[in-house]
Amino acid sequence: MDISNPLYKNQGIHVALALFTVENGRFKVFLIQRKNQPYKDKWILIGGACYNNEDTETAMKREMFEKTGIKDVNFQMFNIYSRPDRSPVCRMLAVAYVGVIDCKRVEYLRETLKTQDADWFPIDKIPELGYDHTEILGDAIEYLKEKIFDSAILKHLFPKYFTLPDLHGAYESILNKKLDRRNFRKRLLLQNIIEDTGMVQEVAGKKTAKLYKFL
Amino acid sequence: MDISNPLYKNQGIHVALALFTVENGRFKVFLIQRKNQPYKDKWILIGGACYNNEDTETAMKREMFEKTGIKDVNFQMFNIYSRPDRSPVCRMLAVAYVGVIDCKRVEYLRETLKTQDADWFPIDKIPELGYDHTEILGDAIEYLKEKIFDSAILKHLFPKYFTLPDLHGAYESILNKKLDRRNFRKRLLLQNIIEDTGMVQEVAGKKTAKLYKFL
DNA sequence: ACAAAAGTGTTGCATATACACCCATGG
DNA sequence: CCATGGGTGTATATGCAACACTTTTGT
Repeated sequence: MDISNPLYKNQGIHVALALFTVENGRFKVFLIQRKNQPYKDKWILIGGACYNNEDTETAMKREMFEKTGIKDVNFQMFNIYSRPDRSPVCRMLAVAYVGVIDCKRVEYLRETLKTQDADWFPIDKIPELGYDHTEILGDAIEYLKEKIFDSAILKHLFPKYFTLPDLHGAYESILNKKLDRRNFRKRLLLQNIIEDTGMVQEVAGKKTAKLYKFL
Repeated sequence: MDISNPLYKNQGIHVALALFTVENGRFKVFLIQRKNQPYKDKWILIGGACYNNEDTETAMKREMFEKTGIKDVNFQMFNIYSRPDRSPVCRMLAVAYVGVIDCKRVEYLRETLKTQDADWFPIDKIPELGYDHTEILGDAIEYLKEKIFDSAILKHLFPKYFTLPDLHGAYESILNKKLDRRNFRKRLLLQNIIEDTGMVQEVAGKKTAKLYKFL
């Protein structure tokens, strides 16, 4: 392996994270706005270089922490992007992850060294993104919809204990369709994704709701 | 992106292919033996650098053609491997694919510039592999077993037309367990993976068998 | 006639879907 | 007493698993 061979020198490994939340019943994605060229002023997904002492998962966690201050996230790799011209800077492969968190926990910085702004965008109001991130975001949404019933990928969207109506609303927002309440509860309980804690939440003006937790 | 930054310079993008076949009822993988350091004399999976004008799928197809002379393969990406120390040469990410072909079509070269030998190994007689390829091969087998009923990943294991007993035997070899003939046929037909062609194969000493094709 | 290979159908079980009424609370 | 929100059960359909006998052919 001759690293100076022009056929394959100057390659870079990046990670990209499609970070989602549900806020007030709206499904949203976290974007940052670039300060410099290329794609100056364009919005893009969280991401960055994978350092030489990190595997891509570690790099993803570091990026996540740098950009949002959050460490405990469930994210899953769903694809790679390797078109030779996908970055104008150099030949760059991106390993793409999807994750879902509670947006209230993000103390995001509106301006950093490389970004001038950061915000949550409703999924139906996404601006044109830089690089190939529009494609990555689309794939991430597909993947999330596919996996939402197969794993605890929403684990960090809510506090430790949550009510079933809250969770139900989140699923409906992400899948963008109505789900039957009874079947929804049965499915998550039977597949051992959530568990009844025996506790209830009392909210003025409403019937008490049972509290559940993820397993 | 400063490509000379020591944090992330000298990165490489590789592809690895776990190429399987079933021959005489035995599930096998194609391995090549390295001629040079590192891992001199060790057996490894097919693989190599992704060039700067290729995406990883193109690189995979090129490697496949260089090493086996075959172009039409169904392969699927199943994971990436990014541990910083996985190659002693330089920081190297591998994008791993799995594929299945008819071994009779491979006109493999026993010696090339970088390899001194190449052969098919029964899955229960795999030598110790170089790099992290033992791990990659294990993951590839898992993935193949998971996906074998969901896609036409075996499409190139047989000629255009094949009998159901042949296909049945291949599934049993790969999954390493018995499958009920009746349920097997129903499943593949109902899921529109294969189709009855109306033709039959006549073999001396046997009852005629229907010929099927992949959809 | 029998041994070897290929063809075929039914039943039960588990999982997913469709669907409607009761209860608690605050106004 | 009614509107809102939360809780619950049953009946049907669909997908998967278990299971045994008949037909053809060559010896």
